Amino acid sequence: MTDQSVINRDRTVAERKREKRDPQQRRAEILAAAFACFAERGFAATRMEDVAARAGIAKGTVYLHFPDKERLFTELVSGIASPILGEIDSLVHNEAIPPRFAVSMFYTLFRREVLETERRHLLRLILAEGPLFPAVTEFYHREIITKGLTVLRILLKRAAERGDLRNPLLADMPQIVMSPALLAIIWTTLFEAYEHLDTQKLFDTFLDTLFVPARAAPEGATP
Amino acid sequence: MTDQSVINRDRTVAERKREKRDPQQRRAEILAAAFACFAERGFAATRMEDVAARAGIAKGTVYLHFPDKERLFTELVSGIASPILGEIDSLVHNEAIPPRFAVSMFYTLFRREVLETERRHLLRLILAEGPLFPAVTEFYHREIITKGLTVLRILLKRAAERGDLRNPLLADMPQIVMSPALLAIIWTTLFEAYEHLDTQKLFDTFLDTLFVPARAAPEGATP
DNA sequence: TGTTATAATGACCGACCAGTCAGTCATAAA
DNA sequence: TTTATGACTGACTGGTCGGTCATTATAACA
Repeated sequence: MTDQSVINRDRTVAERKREKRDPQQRRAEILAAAFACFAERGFAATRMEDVAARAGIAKGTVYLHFPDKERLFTELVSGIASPILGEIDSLVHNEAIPPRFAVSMFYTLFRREVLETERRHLLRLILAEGPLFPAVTEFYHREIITKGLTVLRILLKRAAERGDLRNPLLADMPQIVMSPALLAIIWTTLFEAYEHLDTQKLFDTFLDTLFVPARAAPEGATP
Repeated sequence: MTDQSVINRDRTVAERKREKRDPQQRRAEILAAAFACFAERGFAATRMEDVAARAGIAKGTVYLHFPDKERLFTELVSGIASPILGEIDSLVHNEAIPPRFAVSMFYTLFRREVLETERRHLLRLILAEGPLFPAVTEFYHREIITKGLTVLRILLKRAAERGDLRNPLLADMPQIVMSPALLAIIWTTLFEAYEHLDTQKLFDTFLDTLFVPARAAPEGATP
């Protein structure tokens, strides 16, 4: 017993890997783990140890990459939404795309990229925890909502000028186009267990409500 | 100053009252305080001591009326919504009321009784904390959502038969009528600080989108 | 192989808080 | 006036969890 390290030497099977990683990769792993935890239980109920365990590392390691729990959360929610944006406003720049089709694509994109993925939990998270994190809310309003509304406003104006809208005043209320998407998020994350919502049908019905019925020749509105 | 109330009268400023109350009244006071706290900070961030302080009593007293924090919360959110329901389905039983007017009243009621009161925070609370309290979510789906949708379905069917709907298929998707209300809740509790939303205009525009334009004589749909 | 730099660990600390309970006192009954 | 009641109080407990840091393992390099 001359060597003092003996105390630590005879570790059991449960030994941890203590693997070193590329910092970027480690960071991404932590974010992925945090995403799963926060989406599952919310901000308050998620423990840093849960996140660490899920990432397969020790709690202290998390703090090598993020200063505190709040920053972990805010960086997570700020980082996820951005990729979607790009696709959205490519819809508006191509003027050849009929407005109705563009809005329809908007819904399709939303279904495929948000509703039908784990991202939907994240969106609900922002709604849920928003008031406790004004910075996050402000970010989302500025980066997502404002940009989305701008795109929709342009599309709706174009549609109104072509006589495609059943109610031309819609161009002044782009929020209305967003509302079924919001409903779909809430419903699928809250009530789906009790009553199924057919989101495809929801969006289709809504589109038929916003736009005048399709026509063989979209040019001549009045015969 | 001859009566015994003197003992209670000239207490020093910092002194607590230790006032006895009718249990029902005390209970109501606690619920009111809890409402304010939960609405302001959410479930997790609210301390039982905050609730007690707001009600002007000691923490222990809260536990004389509610077994634990969770029950305080669930009894609170379950108890508040019920009163509104009555008014809603009185709208559907009077067949003389034109459907459009009934839906319009639905929105007006929603604005006056929810959006423009503190109740709006409660509704957001349910959206936010829902997943952590399945019992509450289930209750709301059963008591509020289902009943609301049933009423709307009847109204929309009636409207479709009269030819009032721009898209008759709406009768099969009453959720669509609810969606702007949901948007209004989220917006006013989350984004209002950054960008004002004119909810009156929102609902008016939406009504004009759902229903065919008003006519001098609502009877004859076809001239 | 020995040395150094640093990523990783997890025991530990202290703040926080839900829930408890022994004691207090306003009130009402005797 | 005395006694009994129970609503009310708030210090306390037990447990939880965010965040720290001395120690240890690993990689890179000499």
